[in-house]
Amino acid sequence: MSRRTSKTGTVTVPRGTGRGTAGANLLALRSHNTALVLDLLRAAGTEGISRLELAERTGLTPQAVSKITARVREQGLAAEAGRRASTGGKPRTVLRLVPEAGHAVGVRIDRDEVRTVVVDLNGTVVGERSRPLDLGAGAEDVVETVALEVEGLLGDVSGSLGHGFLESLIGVGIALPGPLDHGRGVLHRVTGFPEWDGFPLRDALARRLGLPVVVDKDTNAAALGLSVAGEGGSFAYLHLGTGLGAGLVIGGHVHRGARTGAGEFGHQVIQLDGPVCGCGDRGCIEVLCLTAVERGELGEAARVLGAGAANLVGLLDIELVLLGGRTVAAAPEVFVDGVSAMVAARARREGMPGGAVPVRVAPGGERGVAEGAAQLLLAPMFGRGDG
Amino acid sequence: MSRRTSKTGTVTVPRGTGRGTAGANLLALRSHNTALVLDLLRAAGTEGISRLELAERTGLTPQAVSKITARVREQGLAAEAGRRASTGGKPRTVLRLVPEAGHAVGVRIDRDEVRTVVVDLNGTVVGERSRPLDLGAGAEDVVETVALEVEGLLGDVSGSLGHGFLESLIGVGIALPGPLDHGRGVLHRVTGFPEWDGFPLRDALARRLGLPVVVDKDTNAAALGLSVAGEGGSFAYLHLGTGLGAGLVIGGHVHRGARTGAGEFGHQVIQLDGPVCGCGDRGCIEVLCLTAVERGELGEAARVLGAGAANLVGLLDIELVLLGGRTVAAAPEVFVDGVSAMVAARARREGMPGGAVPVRVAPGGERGVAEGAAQLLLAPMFGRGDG
DNA sequence: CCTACTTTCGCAACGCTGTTGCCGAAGTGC
DNA sequence: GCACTTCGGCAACAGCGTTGCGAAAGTAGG
Repeated sequence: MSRRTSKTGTVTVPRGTGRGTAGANLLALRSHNTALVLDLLRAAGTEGISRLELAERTGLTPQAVSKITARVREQGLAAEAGRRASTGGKPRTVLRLVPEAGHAVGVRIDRDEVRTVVVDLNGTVVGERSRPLDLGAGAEDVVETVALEVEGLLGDVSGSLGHGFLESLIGVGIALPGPLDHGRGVLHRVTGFPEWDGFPLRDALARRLGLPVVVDKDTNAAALGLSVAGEGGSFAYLHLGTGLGAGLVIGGHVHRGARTGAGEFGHQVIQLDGPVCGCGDRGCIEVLCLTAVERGELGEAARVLGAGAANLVGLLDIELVLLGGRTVAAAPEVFVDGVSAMVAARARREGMPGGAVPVRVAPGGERGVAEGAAQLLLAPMFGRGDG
Repeated sequence: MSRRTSKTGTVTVPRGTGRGTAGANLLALRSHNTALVLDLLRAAGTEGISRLELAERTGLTPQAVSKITARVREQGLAAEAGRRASTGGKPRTVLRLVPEAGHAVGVRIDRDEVRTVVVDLNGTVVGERSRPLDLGAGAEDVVETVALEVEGLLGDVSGSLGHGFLESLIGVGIALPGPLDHGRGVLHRVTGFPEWDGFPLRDALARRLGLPVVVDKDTNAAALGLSVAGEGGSFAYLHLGTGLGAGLVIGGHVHRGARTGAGEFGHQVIQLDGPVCGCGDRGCIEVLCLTAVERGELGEAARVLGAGAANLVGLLDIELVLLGGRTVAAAPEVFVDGVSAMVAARARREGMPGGAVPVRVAPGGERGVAEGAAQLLLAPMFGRGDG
């Protein structure tokens, strides 16, 4: 019973040298449509979805969907699961993702802690652990600590799941703060720890673990996790914790920009010649917001955050703003109301049809970043990779 | 000699109902690859490009490129044009776009003027005219005026080109300021002229002219024109004239957002509780920048503009900032230097590898918007449409 | 229970895509 | 003049989604 045969998840798209979008061949076509179907299967969750519904949603013919689902079932990624009620004829057969067919590890590296999760294809957490971490201990020590943590968790989960769990492993996703190169998996720097400058984290961990590794900013991972969890097509995730950053999802894809630098929300200047920020500039949202929090003026902090959010909504015309991070979690209503008010005021002034963009607290909480990191590995399989 | 046979340019992609990305069939595959090849042919301009180069750039096999180019040549869209120097074997045959195979009309409607151009597939302007316009004359009068202007220009060009020019016409692109719905071609409102609220400009003009019509914001049209002209993959076009707006190009595609609202740059707040803007908010870039211009403090205007540009660069991690509009044209060095300084300062503080994002004056000048409007019709043919 | 009807879904043939193997065409270099 | 290199078309091919059709599996009515 071969599950997850070779080509699924690793789209073999021909890549042109340098710039210029890539041409598509039949393999790419198949990968694309298969990923689409898998994505809909995942979104359907335990409820499942029928072939004809898949056909309607994708625009493919029912026959094409049948062929695709047959292949996917043969690979063990999906299975039939009951039937719908009849509407006067043969009832539709419900298909469901087989979550155990694939697993990914997600790691969140923070300044003082590392949290590791294992999720299945549905994104359900099947294993979790965490421990303190000292980023200042040096790159090699941290890599070793993280590797041991991952291996420990894999051992635990393997013990409880057994039966080819290790073979179902797709890889490890790492989320951490600070600027980095997502494409090459290299950290630019970690604030306060110059020894990390330019460290090739992805390759170091991949070599040590013998697994594919993907590295991304924590806000991007969180945004990806929220996107997978079903949070619409275009939204911004604003994270307010020790710092202030954003993850942007545009059209179902995480927008990282050419150098993984997108989402630099905290140092958006909204107060020209304002108070000096840690970055050296003046009037950044981060310094205004965080000093207001320190002074206990949460309403003012929310107002400042809301001004930045309104700027962002106007620039990108996104459909939703999600708030997260420890500071928000401490007083969710204050921030949601404050940001909402600013965004709504802008919408009212501009008279956009459809009204103001909704503002909510991001579900998932602190574990969301690690889960999103795991999704970095699952994303290509469901057509959410990069492009 | 049938040029531009049915399916080219009108990609018949199956569309799923509602959300959910669309599945792709063989027709979509062919359209995609054909568009890719046509885009490269266009980019190659009069210099041309060989089949093997096309294969390298697209990642397709040489044989696939041969088939595609054969089809394209049969349709009259491309032709052979000389050969390269030999490198020890048979020299490569150079292919070139046949610009006369397709034409599009571009119209820029401004508060006091309408400017109309006709461009060929290369984007070369083959006809142009303009006349004063009073937006307050009412929607129907303006539609009639624009229609007459288009028909007049088509008559002129048809006289000079003759030979199936009218058959080569693809459609008419309209660029105008103010919020609108690009997808449905409906204006939301035109500042100062309430009678335009909700006017279905696209359908009205399409019915009147009997040609396909596409409507977009002027800044988006300008950005599209710049993108086609070869200005990189991700950039922002900032237009400073009677107002202040932006057009965003991300990954070679104009980013309009869900409601064509993206690029609302002018009402980005960068001075909390600052001076009141016409929009009702306080401290918008537009009011700060334009009042500085009025006071003759161009350096300050450039600094304000630069602060907003730096915010934008940080949020989206774009690769280039282009400046345009009458105010910029009046003192280009001041604005380029001022904005450059702000963007560079931000880049230095963040220590992004690759250095600061370049800032330049957008080429093309005032005619660029109308040319970009024409590109709205050509874009789908070259794979630059929406998605 | 049987028949008629509706609806789902797979089999088989098909058209079309890009791919592969091969060979002629068109140059260079000795 | 010959060997070699490189380009690019012809033909056969595998694989994609599509179409036509029929079996399977229900409901509705007698």
